[in-house]
Amino acid sequence: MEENKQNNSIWVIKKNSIQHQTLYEQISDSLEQLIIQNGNDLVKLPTEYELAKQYGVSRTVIREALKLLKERGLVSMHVGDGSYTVRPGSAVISQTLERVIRFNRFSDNDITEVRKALEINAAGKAALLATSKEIEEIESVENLMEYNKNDIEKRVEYDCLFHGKIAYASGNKLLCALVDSLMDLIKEYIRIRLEQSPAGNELGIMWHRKLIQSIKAHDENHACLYMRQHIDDSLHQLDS
Amino acid sequence: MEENKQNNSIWVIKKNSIQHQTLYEQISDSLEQLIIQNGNDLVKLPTEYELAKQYGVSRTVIREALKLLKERGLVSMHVGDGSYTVRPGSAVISQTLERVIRFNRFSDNDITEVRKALEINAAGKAALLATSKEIEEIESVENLMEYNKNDIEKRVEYDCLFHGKIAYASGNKLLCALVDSLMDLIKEYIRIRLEQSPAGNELGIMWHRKLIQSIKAHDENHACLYMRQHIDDSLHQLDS
DNA sequence: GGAAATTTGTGCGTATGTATC
DNA sequence: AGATACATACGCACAAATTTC
Repeated sequence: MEENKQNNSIWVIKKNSIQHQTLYEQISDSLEQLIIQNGNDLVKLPTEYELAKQYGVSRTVIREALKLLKERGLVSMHVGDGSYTVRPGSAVISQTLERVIRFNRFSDNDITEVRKALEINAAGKAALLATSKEIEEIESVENLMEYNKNDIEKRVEYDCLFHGKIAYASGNKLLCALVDSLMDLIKEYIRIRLEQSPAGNELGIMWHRKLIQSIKAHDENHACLYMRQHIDDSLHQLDS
Repeated sequence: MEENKQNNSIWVIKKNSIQHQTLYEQISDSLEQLIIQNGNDLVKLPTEYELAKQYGVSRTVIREALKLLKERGLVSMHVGDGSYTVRPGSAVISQTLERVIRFNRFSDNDITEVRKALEINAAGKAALLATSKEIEEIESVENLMEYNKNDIEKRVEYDCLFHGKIAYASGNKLLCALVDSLMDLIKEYIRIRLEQSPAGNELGIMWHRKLIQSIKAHDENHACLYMRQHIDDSLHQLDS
């Protein structure tokens, strides 16, 4: 029954050597193409048994292929229910970044530098492009942050959301995804900073307000400047 | 023989609901911890059979766990040989970014904007921090690019390498990883741009030379300025 | 250079959890 | 609420490929 297995195998030229691509790799790539082409979110996939029949392979192969796609953030699997397509968001980026950063021991300083480069850009673009609705949202998040300024958990959550909303208002979706990822990564770091120097609480609020003012005034230069100083502050607080 | 399967299952509280964590997820997390703690690269893992025996589960579960780690860029598997630990580099970041970008249809414009923010920062830092050895490398890559300026494949390759070397000279490893990833993503885009407007070839070389001069002179402001104009150029060439 | 040992790849059956009627 | 159907989770056996002697 397995003498046609050779037919399922393909050989690809890769880096000056012939290399075998396994079945589950072929099928996960094939499924990824279909999922991307479909584009829609939360589409129920055929059952593993069904897919196995369609591709002419065992369910094991299908399972391993689906596992890869799950890890790539493209599908979710549920026992007794089935598998569904998922739109990969910034979560998979931040998970990947976190792993690479952990493994290669990148410093908080490096992360903050990158964050600064991206967020200064985001603030400037937000000042130019933010709609009144987006500005409203930024303000309301800021109000929530100030209201919860003594509850460190909530304070940090709204702080990150504030920066995320500004990135969103920049209109650049990649910028937004990256900022979200980095904020996710340095949440812990922000929490520690606030616990160590409570004065940073009021200072952060001041910069946030100035930022909102310059975005409202569509003042790109000041938005960039305040964002730079705001993030520089957090770096210096750690040093001291 | 399987009545102790319940013992292997654990239940974790997650997002206000009890959720089952599957065996392969537990084991992949466990193995990831071990790999990260070990830290060293290219360590040979025990065989799947061995791991199965150690964890008291079937080889299928071990395989699925290893598949996850492989997809995370932490291990590589070889038939007839074994599995080895791998240090996740910028490749996994660019793959992840590519997927998210494709699926969410981010524009070339957005990507270039982010690239600009990061690379301007990198150029400025490189001007401040580049060692003479790093400057030498940047120059030699630039010479290779100019020498191969009529071979589009090589020209693009060395172009990307040039930008990568500058990011490396910035001393910020995260910045370097992200720039590498983005260069990987827009290689195709650079190639198309060069084919459409050959004049961009000489223009690019000019900016590269100015960049090298300002880095040599440790002139942060001009390095930033030239990088900004260099990348702006490539955007405008597409528009026209 | 070939045969044996080793290791990963694939196929299939059973157990378990979930949704539905 | 309970029983049944169904889909995924897990375990075992064999095939294929690579290394080693």
